[in-house]
Amino acid sequence: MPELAEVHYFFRQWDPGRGERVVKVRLHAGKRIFRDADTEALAKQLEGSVLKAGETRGKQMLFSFSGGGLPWDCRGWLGLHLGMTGKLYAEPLPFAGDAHDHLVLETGQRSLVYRDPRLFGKVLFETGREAPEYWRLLPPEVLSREFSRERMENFLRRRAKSPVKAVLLDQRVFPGVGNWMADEMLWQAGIHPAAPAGHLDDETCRRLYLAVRHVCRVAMKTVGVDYRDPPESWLFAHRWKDGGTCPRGGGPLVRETIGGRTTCYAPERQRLPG
DNA sequence: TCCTATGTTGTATG
DNA sequence: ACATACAACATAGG
Repeated sequence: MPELAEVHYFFRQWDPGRGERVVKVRLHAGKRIFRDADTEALAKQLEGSVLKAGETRGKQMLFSFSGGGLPWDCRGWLGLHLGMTGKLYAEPLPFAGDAHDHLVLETGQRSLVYRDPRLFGKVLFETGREAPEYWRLLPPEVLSREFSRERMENFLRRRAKSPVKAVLLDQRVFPGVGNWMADEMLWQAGIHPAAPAGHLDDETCRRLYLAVRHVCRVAMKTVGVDYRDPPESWLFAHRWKDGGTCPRGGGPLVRETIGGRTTCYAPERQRLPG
């Protein structure tokens, strides 16, 4: 489910826990989401600690804690990825927990919950003075200054033969972009999702770049704030139902598998080059 | 019963 | 080493 803006929305759900002390950590050790985490250390070190801060990068989240079972000069760094079905909640006490609530941080005032039925998400835990190295090495955000047209075009050239849809899903260059956002970007830019990434002309690249930034910006201001849908004029509102029509031009929308993912587009507005 | 699902990753192949 | 394609992961809902 969660892409850039959804991730940010769920991230914010833990805001009420900022500054609160974690009195109890409950987790389902052995579940797939903990495959790269030391759950014993996580539970032992976070108990008694205070949730200090957090941030998101693309689809990734990082929360920091201090005190409790942590070394005096270190912070605990809890990295979360929501996978396909992950969500974060803050629940009032008392909170029993759902079968899929695999990580719950109980503060005196509420439960901070990570829920993930399909277990495609991931939990990481490290201690250190600084944020973990993997975090510092994450690529620049699409909405940052470093995300230049040049950066985007270099990458399109490297993946010249791949369908442009598949390239937009690559988190190393388009962090946060997921299936619906990629379709939205291509539809707004008028590019066929199966077009080889290396064969877009200059003007087309320019439109794509603008659409990539525009979709991220508007999604963050709607979905990212209160989970409100993006504008009705977007493909988003029409893409899920069978027999949908293009909100620009009224032609039919089609769905097919491109780049291994279900892809929705308007053939009338999105022509294959050549 | 069968199909689908807003994601990532390991593996096989060129 | 690099690019590309696809199965696999685990569960729920239509």
